[in-house]
Amino acid sequence: MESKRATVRDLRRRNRSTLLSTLFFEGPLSRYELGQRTGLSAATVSNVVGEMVEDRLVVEAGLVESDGGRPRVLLRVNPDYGHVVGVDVGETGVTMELFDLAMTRLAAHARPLPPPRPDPALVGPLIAAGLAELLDQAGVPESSLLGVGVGVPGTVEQGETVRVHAQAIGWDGIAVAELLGDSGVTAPLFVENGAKTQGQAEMWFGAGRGARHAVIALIGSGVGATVITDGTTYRGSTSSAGEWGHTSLVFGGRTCRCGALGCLEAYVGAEGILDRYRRARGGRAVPRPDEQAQLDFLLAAADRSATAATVLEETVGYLGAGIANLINLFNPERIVLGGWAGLALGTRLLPDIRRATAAHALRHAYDHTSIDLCRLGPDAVAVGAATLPVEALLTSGADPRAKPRPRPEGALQNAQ
Amino acid sequence: MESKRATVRDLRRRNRSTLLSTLFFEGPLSRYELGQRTGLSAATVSNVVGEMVEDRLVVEAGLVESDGGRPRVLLRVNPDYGHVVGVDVGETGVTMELFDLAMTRLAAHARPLPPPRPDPALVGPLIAAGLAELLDQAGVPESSLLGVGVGVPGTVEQGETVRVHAQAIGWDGIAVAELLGDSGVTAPLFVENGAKTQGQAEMWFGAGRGARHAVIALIGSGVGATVITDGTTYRGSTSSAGEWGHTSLVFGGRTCRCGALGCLEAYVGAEGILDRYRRARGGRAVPRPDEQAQLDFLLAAADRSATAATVLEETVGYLGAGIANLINLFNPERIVLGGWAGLALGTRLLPDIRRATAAHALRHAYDHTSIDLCRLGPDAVAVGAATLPVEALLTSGADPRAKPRPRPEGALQNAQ
DNA sequence: TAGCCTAATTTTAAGTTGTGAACTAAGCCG
DNA sequence: CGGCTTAGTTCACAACTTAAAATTAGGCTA
Repeated sequence: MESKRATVRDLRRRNRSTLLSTLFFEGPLSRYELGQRTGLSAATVSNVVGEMVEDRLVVEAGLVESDGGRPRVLLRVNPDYGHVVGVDVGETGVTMELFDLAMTRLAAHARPLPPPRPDPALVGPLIAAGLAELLDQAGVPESSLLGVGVGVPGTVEQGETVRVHAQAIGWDGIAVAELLGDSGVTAPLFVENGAKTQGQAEMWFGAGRGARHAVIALIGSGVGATVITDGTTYRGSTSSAGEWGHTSLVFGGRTCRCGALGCLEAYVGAEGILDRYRRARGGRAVPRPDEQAQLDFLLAAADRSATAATVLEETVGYLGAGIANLINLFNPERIVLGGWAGLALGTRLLPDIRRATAAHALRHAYDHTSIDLCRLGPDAVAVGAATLPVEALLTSGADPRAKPRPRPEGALQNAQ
Repeated sequence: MESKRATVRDLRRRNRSTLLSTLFFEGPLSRYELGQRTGLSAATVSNVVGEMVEDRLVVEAGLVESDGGRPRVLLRVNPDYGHVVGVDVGETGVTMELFDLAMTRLAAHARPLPPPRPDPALVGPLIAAGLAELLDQAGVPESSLLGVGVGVPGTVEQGETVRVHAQAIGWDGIAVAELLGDSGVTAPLFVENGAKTQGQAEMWFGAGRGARHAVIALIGSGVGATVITDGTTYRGSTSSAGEWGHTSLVFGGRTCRCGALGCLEAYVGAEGILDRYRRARGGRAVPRPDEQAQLDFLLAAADRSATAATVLEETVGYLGAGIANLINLFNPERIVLGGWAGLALGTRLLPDIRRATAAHALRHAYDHTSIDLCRLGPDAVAVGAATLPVEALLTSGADPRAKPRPRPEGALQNAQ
């Protein structure tokens, strides 16, 4: 209700954005096809595309011969129009990747952070240095950077100054922009919760493609989710929506690290699963060095050990109920199961998980939802972070670097 | 992403809609103020408003004197431009109300439906007859009807033909439009789930006013919720979103009428509460004739009976966890507690409910959410249903009766 | 009562934008 | 080379929004 006013200028922006997005996701396409897909007239397509070609945002990419007519000229987003960087600030290290506008990875780079926790004061310089190295590696000038996307653990408060709250690692209201303050990085900075960037990556390039309503469930050591409603990431009023891991599933149950009882995370997060397994083993530690290997051990042991099988079976039950809650509340058309632990569980147990979900979800909604595994690897957080500046480019149809956007030439000719 | 194309015509429609909505929700306003609030130029406001005045959609409503200048002419939506009817099809009867465009109730009307279940074949004629009676009562000609909104129990599938699925009352794919097929009702029909219409009423006129992200929790015999994201009702991919009542809260717990175990509804729905109370009393029935009176009995008994107090205390705990789940997942700025049982519980126990919620919700999100009681009475479903045609009017800026919208005069002048 | 003052509307003249129709370009076929 | 087919461009236009100029409509003053 009550959208904002719209001017004739907004029209152009919007149509430009529509064309550019179509080209990005479905390209290469000819002007003719663009007209068909967007519903715009050939004249407008020609006009707007001409403008974008002039701006070098779009380039021609070969011909498609037709049987007896003028061949179509294919168009695509110019991969070299600019570059983007995605940064994954994790609990144990920082991963960075450089892409061109076709999202081809040109360089990558990873650095550990000294345990036990990422110190905000260290992260800034690490990113700045990594950035320089990436650009150098790929031979891309800094002026070509459209923006840097950063995925961080914890809630990101998108305000005048972007702040990060991450109880788990002790970040409380850290202003990310300031971390980079004097490091000479001039490209626009986009900060977002890492689970949400991973979800966005999965939506753009992975198992979520094409869905308008979806939930990307992320199960790692902890549990989170990205909710996509009507094609866009749902953030809620203070951008902390989607905290699926801390919904109560077992009223009065196990204590979660958030302090509450019976959270989903305490049952299906890797930490929770392994803790339950350990107890089931009478307190004996799982003989593997890290969580990931321990979970693999548990999965492998299920074939021969009743204890392990029971723990897994229970886990599937909890997970099914948790997914059913997502289905009942959000009624998505697709659930994507991701995160390293989610992938490990899903690879072996997806049919069981589906069955458990069906037992808890309402029939109608369940029947219209598919449950799939994620398709991107562990660098999805960085890829998703890199999509942030690209998204800004696509939705505005304009270069995100041009902050105080210059009026179109001529508009100010008398204004001195 | 990838909105649709937009033409110059869309611009006008949208600005017309913006102005009309502003006038509806914040009116009366002068043209000058309209310009300020919408951001539109005075010229456009004058132009568009002039058109709407010509269409009799908007009328002048007095002057506001100014200190020494031309007085402002107040404008408002013309209450007599048309009328709307809201129908509440409940499990035990049909309630109907007639409103003018200022949402002033002009007539009301209620009829019971023979138990145990509303027979679809009876509902159609009942509505048709009630409609005639309402119009007669208020002296409104049928031609003045902008539309009839119908709130029904169960999921409403909004497609080519609108179908209702309501397991609880045995409606499975009933085509509502056909019910009225040959009864001579010509006004456009809008059908929506009753919980969602009630939620919309609360958002427009009740405790939800002004919130962009809210959840209206409805607790009656069963439990449901309306989720408002970014100002509009969230429906999900097949319009069955918001089934809060059937989310698992107590893994493996009580059997719910949906067949699953441990649903929230089985614990905090009136039926579930009373069943738990009955068991706590060693199986003795609650000495009152209907659910509503029984719940009142329980609430009153809490002061002197430990059994009752315990049942209530547990209920508050479950409810708090359930609300916390809403907060963690949707991150709304407001939770509105409604439904007859919700109101009964909330009136006495709201502070306890807030406390229980805080114990389960994540701190950051909880701190940014207020939990309030609903403000509309039991006819909110009908009021909300009546807003459906009004909403259609406001968002399109055009008369919802004009289905195959006539091209503006002249556009076809050569087309014979 | 005539004239002046102020602030709200309306009118006017630009300046944008998308569209349909007419027109041009480019390749194929015979 | 001329006809044919399909893709892309150009152009006159209608529908819009806007800034600026002109017009109203009360209230006040002399």
